Amino acid sequence: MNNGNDNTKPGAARSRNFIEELIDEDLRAGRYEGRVHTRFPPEPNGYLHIGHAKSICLNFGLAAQYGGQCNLRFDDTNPTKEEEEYVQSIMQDVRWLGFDWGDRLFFASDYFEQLHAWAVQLIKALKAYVCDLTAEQTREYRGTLTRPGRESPYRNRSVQENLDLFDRMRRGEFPDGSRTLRAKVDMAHANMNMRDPVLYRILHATHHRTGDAWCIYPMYDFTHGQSDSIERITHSICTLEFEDHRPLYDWFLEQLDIYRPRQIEFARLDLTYTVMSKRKLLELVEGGYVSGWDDPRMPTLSGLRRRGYTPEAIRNFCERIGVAKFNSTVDIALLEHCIREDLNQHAPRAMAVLRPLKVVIENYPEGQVEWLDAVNNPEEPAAGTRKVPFSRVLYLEQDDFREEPPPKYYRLSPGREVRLRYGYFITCTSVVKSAAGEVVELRCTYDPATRGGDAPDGRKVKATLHWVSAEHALSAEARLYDHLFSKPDPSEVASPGAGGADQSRDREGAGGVSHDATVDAACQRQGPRPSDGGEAGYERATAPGAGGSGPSHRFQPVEGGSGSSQPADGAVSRGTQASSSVPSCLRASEPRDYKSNLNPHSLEVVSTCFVEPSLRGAAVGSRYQFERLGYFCVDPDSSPERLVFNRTVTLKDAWAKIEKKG
RNA sequence: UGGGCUGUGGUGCAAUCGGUAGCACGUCUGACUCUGGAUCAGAAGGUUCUAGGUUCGAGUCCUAGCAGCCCAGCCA
Repeated sequence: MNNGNDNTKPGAARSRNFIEELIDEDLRAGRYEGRVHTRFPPEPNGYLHIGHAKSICLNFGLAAQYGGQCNLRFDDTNPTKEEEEYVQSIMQDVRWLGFDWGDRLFFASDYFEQLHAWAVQLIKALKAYVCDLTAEQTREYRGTLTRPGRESPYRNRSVQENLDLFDRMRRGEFPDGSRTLRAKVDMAHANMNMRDPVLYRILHATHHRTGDAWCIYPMYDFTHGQSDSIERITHSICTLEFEDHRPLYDWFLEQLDIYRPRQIEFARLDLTYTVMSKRKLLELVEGGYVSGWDDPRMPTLSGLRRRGYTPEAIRNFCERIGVAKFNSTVDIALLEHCIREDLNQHAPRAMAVLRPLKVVIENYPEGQVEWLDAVNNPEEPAAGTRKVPFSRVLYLEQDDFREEPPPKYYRLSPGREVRLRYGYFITCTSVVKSAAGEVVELRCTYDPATRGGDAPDGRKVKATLHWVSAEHALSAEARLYDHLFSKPDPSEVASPGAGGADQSRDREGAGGVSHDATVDAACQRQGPRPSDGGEAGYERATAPGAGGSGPSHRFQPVEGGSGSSQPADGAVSRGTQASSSVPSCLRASEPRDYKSNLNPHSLEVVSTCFVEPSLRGAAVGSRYQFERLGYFCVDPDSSPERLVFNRTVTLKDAWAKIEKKG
């Protein structure tokens, strides 16, 4: 099910998306011997993100749905950008998402010899030639979108000469960039891809799998289609930008007279409040705006995993967003809805106080401790109960007390009675303030008759608060995340005149010959072009292993604390304010770009939290609902002595809405 | 003034391939509640890009426009 229609009607067949309709059509027509065989073809040049998850779910999902198979194939044709680390991370992420490629793990590099033979075949058929034009000349000869190109002066070399030259290219006789092997198609073709595209380039680079066996490497266009053909893929599902390449792939397959899969293009995923382009993600990592590829604010699968997202939630999300050919942007609220839905069902509850306010129950016996029963998961009775300690001194959430309660605020305030979850009814009798006049401690009384949370006399309270026993609580750190960007569309830069660098990048192309906008030129110095990459392709990270630990980024967390009441005992620690060094690519040019929309409040570190003692020893990666606060996941930065929690997502907060409206 | 693709409530998708626009998220009400969570009930919100045309009937077909996205890497 991947769209809302009929989703909730049991028994009703859900409508099929356009890809399924095309497949059904093929099946009905008896094509491909009734097989459905797909593949997920990433380039190992970076980490997978949720946009890839859409493609993975689609390809593996379709295969499963039609009783077919799905391969995992790495399109590793560019040794200068690819690394083994990425291969490993990609396999881990696909597995984590819940998919199994069985024994069908392939690499385009395994086909290099075959691809080379096919190149030779084309040369012999006078369909390919060795070209001595430089990169710049090649670009000039190619023409423009509205003007045909000119034929290369090397276009009509003899088969013999081409064979000889191509062979010497392979032997390493020529330096990088000195020659290419190009297809002989049509320099006047309206489709730029058909204007004698490059098939092979000289690259004296070590490949992560083939080592130094080759110094010429096939281009993606000369590799992808044939790889699908070799693997007998029936349906090559890819993203929209490859529609223009389909005629070329078909041309190759036809010239070579080999098996031809059917390519179907769909729109890639875009999400509000984040960026999906690998170039930008890489920039955030390298610029220190985030702690690494797995920073919990990143839309990467490793980031989402660390944040506490479950594979189930992500898969469900991918089903709900549907598949179409229209470039659209999904509201990140849907992703958040999916993870809440999953975690509400499965995450055990616990009590934790993020910003502690000390409370003394004056009529509660000194030294007494009661272990009260608490429900582990109201959505899952089988999860049972646990004991939580209650004592004279507790911590409450600072937000749960207001000396002067506004209308509709029905938590604790002087003279008011509320319930402590699974505990007692308490009434606030007085307030202790610091010299500065801030509330530092509350004095309350409890009603012994309300043990467990029920009043025998039927008395009602408006609020139930979470709490923690001061003596028994474990101290912990919480990292509270918000959207990475403060605007739904991060590329929307309100920079007048010159226009945002980001915009200029997005707009260029139609008529602009200057492909390198100043800012991008500055930003891409280390290599990457300002492109968003292919269906799986993204510029690689120069520093594999950049995935850091902890929020030690230049893009600073906002200070902790609500700014209202002062924590008792200095309870709330402030996020460390590190020096904010400006990334080089920003220094190089003034124009603002998407990075100026980074949300300064995307991370708030609260280092003196208290959690109930049952959480002692919680495993890294385990998820909990901290009652009334949200879902949290134990971060790898945790140590046996001190837990660190990432807030995956907050609970829906009706009060926050009321308060916001004023 | 090259080529390819796409336009349905705020957002993402549907509409049995001509039969009178539906689902989800979001938003707003109300009920219930030992999480202001969850759950339940309900509401608002669409000239289906525009203009013509065919038809008893058009989101679906035809014509002409308009708008958006992609393509000029020896990236994928």
